[in-house]
Amino acid sequence: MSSDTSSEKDQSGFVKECQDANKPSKSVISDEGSCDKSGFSRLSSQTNNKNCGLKEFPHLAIDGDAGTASIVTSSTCLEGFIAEKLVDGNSHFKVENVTSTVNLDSSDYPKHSNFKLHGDTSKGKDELHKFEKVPIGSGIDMCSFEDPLDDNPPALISLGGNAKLSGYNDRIPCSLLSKSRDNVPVVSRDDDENSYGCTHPINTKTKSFRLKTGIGDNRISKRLASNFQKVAEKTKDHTHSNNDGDWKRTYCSKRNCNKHQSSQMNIPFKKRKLFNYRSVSNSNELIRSGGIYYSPENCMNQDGCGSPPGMHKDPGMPSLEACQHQTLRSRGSHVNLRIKSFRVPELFIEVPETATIGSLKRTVMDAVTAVLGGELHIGVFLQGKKVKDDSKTLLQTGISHQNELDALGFTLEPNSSQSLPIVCAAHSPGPKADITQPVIRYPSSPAVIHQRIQGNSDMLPEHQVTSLGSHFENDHDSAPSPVNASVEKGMKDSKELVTVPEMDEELAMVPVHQKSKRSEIVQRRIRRPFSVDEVEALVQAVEKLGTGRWRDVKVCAFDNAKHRTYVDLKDKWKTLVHTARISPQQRRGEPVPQELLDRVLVAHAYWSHQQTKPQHKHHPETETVFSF
DNA sequence: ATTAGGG
DNA sequence: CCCTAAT
Repeated sequence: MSSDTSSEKDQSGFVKECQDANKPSKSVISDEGSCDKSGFSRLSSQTNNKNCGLKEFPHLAIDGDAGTASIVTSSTCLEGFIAEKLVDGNSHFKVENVTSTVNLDSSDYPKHSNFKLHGDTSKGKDELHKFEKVPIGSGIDMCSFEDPLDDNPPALISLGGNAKLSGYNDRIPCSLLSKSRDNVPVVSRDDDENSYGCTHPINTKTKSFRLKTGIGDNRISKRLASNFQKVAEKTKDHTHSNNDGDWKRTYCSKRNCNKHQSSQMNIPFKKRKLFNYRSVSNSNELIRSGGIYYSPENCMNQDGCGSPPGMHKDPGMPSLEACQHQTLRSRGSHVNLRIKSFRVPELFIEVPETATIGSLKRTVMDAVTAVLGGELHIGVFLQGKKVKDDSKTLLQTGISHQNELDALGFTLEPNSSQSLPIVCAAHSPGPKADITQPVIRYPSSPAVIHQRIQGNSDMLPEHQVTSLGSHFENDHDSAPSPVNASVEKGMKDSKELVTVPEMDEELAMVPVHQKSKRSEIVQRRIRRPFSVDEVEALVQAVEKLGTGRWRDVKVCAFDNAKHRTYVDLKDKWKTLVHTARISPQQRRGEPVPQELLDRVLVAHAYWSHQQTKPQHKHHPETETVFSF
């Protein structure tokens, strides 16, 4: 009923500028001063700034392609995840405690840039949630920005509790591989902070965020790969000088690195050990292997060994083995396990060299959150094999036996195609610490990156890293990964020790196509609470346009906020009306000024009335209500 | 593609 | 926010 009502609305008198949104071109509408009245002009801030810093970084490898630099993090470690798990006879795992240990170890890797994620309380609530709810959340070390040109150890990126990414990148020697043709950060998204419009030079269409699995788009936003990339048998010409030559070099060097990296693998913790990394490539899939480590110290230091209910502490127990022995002795008791950290797979980031540090931060943030986002499942490995039967008790499985315990490992398995499998690095310190934990699934979202790499001939399948679910270009709208929800959820799941139906190491490697099905599943967009400014804009637009013209409202007031669809606006209005009607005590989230809520009610009442009796001419008095 | 509403 | 039905 709104199709031809432009004239009617005109008559209302207060629909001045945006009244004919239906017909006028967008530009006309958006240019209307009234729309900017509430400060919207600033909403359309550009994401791309001119201040660029990347190009100044050493070790930057850029291909002639364009202006995008790619940063590859060979692996990401979620350090500081110190969760103690108490296992009872029923195989129920509980995360007893999660401490926040931010571990930033960059000293060893002077050549690499460091990024640190730290909390920023000033951030929007939603934003904060991304990490505050991440169980692993307290601290995350993203290790290694591997330099493709040399085998330097990776730098560490420490991700602290919440949201904001601050980077001190004196240098970003990481692997900067290629540039995209448009100088657009591949991994970019609307900035949450300014939810309004970051105008992305590319792909402004909202619908584009529905990623298609791998269809030729050269701009791959993110690339995630395991740092344990299989050393492909076929080492084809890595020296090709095609656009992806850099990539190839990177991968090649990476391969070499793997062998040496094991010892320095972003594992700040002394006792940590990484065992053989083995990866198997199954057609398109990249498979990784991670080590498992077990921290004996924790046993001691944290009274984990002795404290658990049902266990009598033995102060004299100096090692894990001791603990385990004890466990053995007290059958039917508890098994104390401590997972010290989870390693996140390699991250591939591509940003234009003209990208600002800020965008780089966001990019890294996106990559990290993307990894952490999505549902996570826990996989349990014993002796390198995955334990699938959830019903078995630890005792039955043999986890209570010391020798078995030594080979016990966990993996974080991203459920959605979007996230990468996070390798849980947990190994037992025992003398037999040579167990390899094959990383399970590889999120095969055959994203663009895939295409690109493939297109570049030489890339080995293993190196066809999957992107973070989708290239960010198309993912702007859903860019910020739903870390909080996802991770939170994942943790819940982890408590239950969800076992994925996969078996042998070999089987554990899920072929891409299989996962691709999953990748098709559209992920729920992250929640992005409306800011007061947005509400203000919405209210004003609705006052002008009415409640039945969401498309116009969108164009008028949120044309630059690509992540806000007219449906979103409609929904928001719905909630606003509801919010305005309930008592302030019942309201949640960022409080909306009462003044705005009042306007919401007035506007809503007004337009409802108009709808009821559209034939009726507007009374001059009603206009006064909206005169501002 | 939009709009309206329920979930 | 998502999903669907109806336009």
